[in-house]
Amino acid sequence: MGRSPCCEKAHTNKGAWTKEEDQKLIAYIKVHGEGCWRSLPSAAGLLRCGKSCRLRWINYLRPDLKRGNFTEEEDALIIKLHGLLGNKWSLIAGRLPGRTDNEIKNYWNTHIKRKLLSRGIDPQTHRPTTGAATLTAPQRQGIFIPITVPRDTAVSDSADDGRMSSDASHDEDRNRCLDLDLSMSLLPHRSPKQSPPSESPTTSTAAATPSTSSFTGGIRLCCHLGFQSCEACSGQPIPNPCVFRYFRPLEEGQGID
DNA sequence: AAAACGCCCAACCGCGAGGTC
DNA sequence: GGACCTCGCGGTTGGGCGTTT
Repeated sequence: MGRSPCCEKAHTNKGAWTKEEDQKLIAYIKVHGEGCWRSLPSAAGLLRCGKSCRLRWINYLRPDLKRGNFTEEEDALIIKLHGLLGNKWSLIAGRLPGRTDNEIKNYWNTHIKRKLLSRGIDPQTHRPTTGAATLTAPQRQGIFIPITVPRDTAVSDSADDGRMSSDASHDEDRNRCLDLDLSMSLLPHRSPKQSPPSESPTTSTAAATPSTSSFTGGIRLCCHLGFQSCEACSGQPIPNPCVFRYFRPLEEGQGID
């Protein structure tokens, strides 16, 4: 059928945004909120396509953006999350409040990739570039990589797209450190029919969906991010609410021997 | 001082998913 | 069920800027 262009290219500006354009976009979104990107440019008096406006807002103008250099903790978190999720920059960004997928993607390509390569680690597979193709028994059965990051820069415990709430009730926890342990293990696979409809195939809060249903066979890979405890992969209900699980069913031919 | 080079990052492009008619 | 539309994502590009020669 042929894809329709996202906008009338002949009548739109391209390239760098001017301050005036930024101000128009900010002013419009302040009044009307985000969304309806298709109609936003004309409504806001901008000669841009909606896509361009959305990108500009998300990557540059949003008030909750952090800006500035990445911290060592963010570095480590990005590497761990990339190991789990691959190039799913939006998912990774969802776990880094104030950072955008574009920013993380750029940072990965310009800094972290090089850093990993210099350490002899393949940035795609997260394995040593020389040899070491086979996993040890502990690696096969569960990889446990604890790292510690300040709570403020760590994963969210709510479903608000990964952004931390600044609830005053959490103030006493402000200085508490998060033990961001990532672990992987193999679990019996529950058939899709039995999955709760709300459970995302990528990430979900385990506390919201305790594993009480039966398993019917097969294997699935479970990864979790959480505070201290490591029971997420035991197949038992998880009492700790600050735990994230990433389920990825093994593809055909990926079974264990 | 200026040309060449390399890096960084904002922005663009194409595609897929999901929704609506 | 399929055509069309909108949105969001990941890959890529190119211009600006700092560093090196």
